[in-house]
Amino acid sequence: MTEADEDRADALFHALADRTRRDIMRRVLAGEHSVSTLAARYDMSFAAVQKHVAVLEKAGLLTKRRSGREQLASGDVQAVRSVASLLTDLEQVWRGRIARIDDLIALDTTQQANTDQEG
Amino acid sequence: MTEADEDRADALFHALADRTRRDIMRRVLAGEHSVSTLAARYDMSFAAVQKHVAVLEKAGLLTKRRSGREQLASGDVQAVRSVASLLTDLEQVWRGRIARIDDLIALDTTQQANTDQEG
DNA sequence: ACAACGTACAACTGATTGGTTGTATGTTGG
DNA sequence: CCAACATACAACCAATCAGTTGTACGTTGT
Repeated sequence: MTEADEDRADALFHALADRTRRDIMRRVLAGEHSVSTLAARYDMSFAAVQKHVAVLEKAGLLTKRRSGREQLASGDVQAVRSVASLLTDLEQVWRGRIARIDDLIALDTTQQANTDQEG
Repeated sequence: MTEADEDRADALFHALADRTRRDIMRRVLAGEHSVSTLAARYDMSFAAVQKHVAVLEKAGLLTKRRSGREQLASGDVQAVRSVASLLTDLEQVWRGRIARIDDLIALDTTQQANTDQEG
């Protein structure tokens, strides 16, 4: 509803709108991984992967924890669920449309019943 | 899994990563709207809104139907659900992580039980 | 101590995005 | 017929994006 919520939704969907980032999410939801461990899996520079991780972190989809010289990334399943709930909100809008159509049908059959009585 | 699936996921998340487009989705999930009716609601040019509708259409989130000189847009709730299912797939990865942790704990308590027996 | 490792960050590039205006095409109502 | 309407589409612009390379800095193991 609020502006900040829309900003957050923008960030969440944008973060997930990239296959490398979705793949990173799969890995960090499965378990903690250092940025360099992640970077080793992709055919791009370390810095590029680091940027992807930063996008996911800013969106709140993962958190980082220092362990010595490594930065361990871990996926936040609650953030993933919050995106899912944005979609169920959308689906609820659709349910409202169906309910309204049902009401119209109900109203129409009532009118028909009245017409039947009159006839 | 496949390349085409990733392309589709990219398009779906990207389409939803814009507040104007999410708002358009709310309207067209609630009922059919012509492009100009939609455009009237936003503080931007008709062409801009038309582009947003095109992005949503290419992603498969809405369909258009001609009615005389108007183009009526309607939201596709199944496409919205398909995005939600991508997220539950992600959540399943996380559940696997938890299951593995549980296994480790179970293994550990078994070892402790053995140690208790030995002691 | 120091070399190798893991990370952070800045600067740059080409591609894409979200917006604009302008023009062309089809549709409708009087 | 024709004016108003609804749409489509191209060209353009500023901003953002995804990638690169280079540099700097803290950490670790020998």
